[in-house]
Amino acid sequence: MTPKIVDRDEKRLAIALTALGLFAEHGFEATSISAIADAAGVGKGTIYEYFSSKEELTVAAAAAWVGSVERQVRPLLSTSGDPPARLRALLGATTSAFLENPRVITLFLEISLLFLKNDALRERFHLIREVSGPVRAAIIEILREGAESGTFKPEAARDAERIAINLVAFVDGIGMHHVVTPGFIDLAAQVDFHLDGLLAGLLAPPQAAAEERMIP
Amino acid sequence: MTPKIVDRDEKRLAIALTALGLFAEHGFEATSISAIADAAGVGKGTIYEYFSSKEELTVAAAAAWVGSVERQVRPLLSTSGDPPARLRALLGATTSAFLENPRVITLFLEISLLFLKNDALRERFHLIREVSGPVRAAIIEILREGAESGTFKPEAARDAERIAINLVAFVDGIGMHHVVTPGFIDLAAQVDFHLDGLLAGLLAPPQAAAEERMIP
Amino acid sequence: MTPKIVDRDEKRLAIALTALGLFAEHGFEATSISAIADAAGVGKGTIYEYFSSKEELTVAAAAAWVGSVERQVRPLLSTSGDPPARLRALLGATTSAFLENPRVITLFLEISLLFLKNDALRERFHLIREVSGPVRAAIIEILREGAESGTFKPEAARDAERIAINLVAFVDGIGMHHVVTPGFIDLAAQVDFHLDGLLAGLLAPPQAAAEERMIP
Amino acid sequence: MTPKIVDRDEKRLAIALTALGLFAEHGFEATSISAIADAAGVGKGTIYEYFSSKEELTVAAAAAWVGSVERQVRPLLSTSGDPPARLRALLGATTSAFLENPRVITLFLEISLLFLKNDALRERFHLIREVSGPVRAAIIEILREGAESGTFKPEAARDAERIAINLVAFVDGIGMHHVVTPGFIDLAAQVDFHLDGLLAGLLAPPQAAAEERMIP
DNA sequence: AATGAATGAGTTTTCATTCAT
DNA sequence: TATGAATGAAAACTCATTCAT
Repeated sequence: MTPKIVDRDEKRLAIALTALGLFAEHGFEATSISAIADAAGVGKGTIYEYFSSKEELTVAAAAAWVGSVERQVRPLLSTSGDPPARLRALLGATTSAFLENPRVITLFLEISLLFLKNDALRERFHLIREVSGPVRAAIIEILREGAESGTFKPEAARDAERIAINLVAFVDGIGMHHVVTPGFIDLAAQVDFHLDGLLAGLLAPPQAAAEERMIP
Repeated sequence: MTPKIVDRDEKRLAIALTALGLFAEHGFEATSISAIADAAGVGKGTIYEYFSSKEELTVAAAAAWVGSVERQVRPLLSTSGDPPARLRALLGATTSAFLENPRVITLFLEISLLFLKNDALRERFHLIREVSGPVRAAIIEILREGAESGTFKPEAARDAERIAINLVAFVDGIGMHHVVTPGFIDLAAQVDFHLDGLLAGLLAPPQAAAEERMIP
Repeated sequence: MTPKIVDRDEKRLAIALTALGLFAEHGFEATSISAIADAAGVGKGTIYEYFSSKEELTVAAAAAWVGSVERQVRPLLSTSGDPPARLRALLGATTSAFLENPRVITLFLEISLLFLKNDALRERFHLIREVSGPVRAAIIEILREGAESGTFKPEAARDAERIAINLVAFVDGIGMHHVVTPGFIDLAAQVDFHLDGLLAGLLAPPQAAAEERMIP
Repeated sequence: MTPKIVDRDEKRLAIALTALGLFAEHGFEATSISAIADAAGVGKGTIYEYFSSKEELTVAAAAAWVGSVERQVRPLLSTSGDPPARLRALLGATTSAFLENPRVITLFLEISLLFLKNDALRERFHLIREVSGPVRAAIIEILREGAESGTFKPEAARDAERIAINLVAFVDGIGMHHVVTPGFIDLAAQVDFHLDGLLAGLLAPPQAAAEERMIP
């Protein structure tokens, strides 16, 4: 009367994660359902019990990826310290993620391409925006707090969104170049250098001004 | 006396370029040898007279792409005007290339992924470096000339290479995000904004004026 | 004391009838056990509690069909009126069955083919004979009564069986053509026309009248 | 410069005919492309060089069947003798075709079902009409000539079309019943019996009338 | 040198059937 | 008894590659 009890959601996620790993390693088109089934330790038909098509599975894998990125990023968002340090910590974490696992970039590219080439997918899912979203939000928050506390110029708050978009784009771009031209780019150094320039432009001029306001 | 050889190379290139177009439009895996042969107006078997495999053809197509990018970029390198204007012109051209033909990014991603996933290819070919090389070189040249002429701070020359690497990375990154999240990013505005910040840090302070003010 | 058995048979029949409906709608090969289970409101595994295989279920469905046809035909067999009118009523009913629900023919063809192609099935089941049997029997009865009452020639009784076989064959044939060439055949008119010819040959010459005229 | 020379049309037809045989034997759905390829002595892929899909192949096979039926029927259309004899010859030939190769009916049913269930096919092809067409046309011609020569009543010409439609339907119907209920129906006898009745109704009354007209 | 006919390995997907619960 | 999760065989179809001409 009670059939085999299985946590379908859990299994679905497990298969999606298995698929995600293979996708990252070999690419979407190069990863067959057979290979996924083997890697997941289930029969080919079982995949179709949980996903109606390879595309469906792909979407689920991408979603799982977004989720895992979010989970990784979340602790970084509430770093303590002064705003510049928090900014460095945030980007430093992203950078070391790239350094430790270059597949992240491959996967990002794969998924981007997949969504680029498939209009239907793109509408279902604003993937890239979702992945970058939390990081961008954290950057914006840091900028605003920095401006409020007087560490950053007021422009840091005003332009927070544009700065954040560009910063995330830069990190992805340099990460991509790093992965694609192995050995050519000193990723950490380049990111640091970029941040130096950015912070130089953002930091409020020597406290003189602040003190002056305080003195009278 | 060896007209056949010229013929062969020409035809090889023609086929590679045809393939490149189809790759850009449909992606690598989605482009069949049949389709390439049809588009190139030759027989399927003929492809194999010129390329030993699809991979060989793919490499040739990628090489052709690098060549065509170089050819497109070259006229931009010798822009005239003051250094900041030349920098804006150079990046502006790249930006509008992205805006006018988003497939450039797709192709870039496709080829990057291809090389990322295939170690043998990566060693044969330092693709990204080659593609970005000319732009990077031009940026470096502008920075050095700007420093020399006093428009830019001396650091512009000293850090020219790092600045160039980061700038190219940023442009590719923001271009990628732009293509992948259609409608979300105002590409030209973001690039402009980035340049504003960069130039603010690079421009030499109006020393004359400052000194003058100090003297009295 | 054996209520379970009644229950089982009832459920078996219910599943078979559900299957029959799907078979009629989509064909045998296009109807999956899953679909049948869903439509019947039972689990997939339950089907196999009642039928050892899809073939077994198919046979049961065909049997159910025979039964339902018999049930539909039975009231028509005892029509009242003079024999020609009863004949017209009987065929008219069959004809309108075709007209109202062309799937009847599809189902008939499907089942016929199934049995044609499967020798084992054919031996187990003399399907067509069973389905057509009641109609044929009714026709024979009408013919015999008509001959007895003098409405029909004596040959009507003598040839009753052959006439009935041919008549049923004709109706099925014209029905099949009607369904298969939509819009080409005016089914009712053609059946009427056929009956006109048949009755013309069967009706006894107005002997009474003739004799009466002769007597005086 | 000249590739392998093959008569594509010939090979296409050969494959279609091979397929037709398998379809007749096992049914459409039960016949796989693999089986067809094996039976045709070619590789699986080769089938797709000649037909873009199984459906395409099916249509071609059906067309081939129509063609072969027409070729078989054509010599029968110009039989000599008096109209009743010609009618008997025509139906006799069809009947023996059923008797000699019951698969004809199976094939007819298969193809009918296929077209019945597939709206797209039905529109592409008025199959049944085309198959029956020549026979129907021949019947009509015989009826008209018979009426003209005075062998048949004038009604034979007037109702020629309706008679032909019904006659073909009857033959298909009795053939179907014959095949589906093996051993139950004496096909030839039933067809003869039907023709007896039909001719009894069609034949012009004793030449008296015709002679009378001639005498004056 | 050029071609396209031929092919089979491999892809995604379906589904009757089994079986642990 | 009832269930649905699991499965692998088999289906239609694709395509890089080979090879006879």
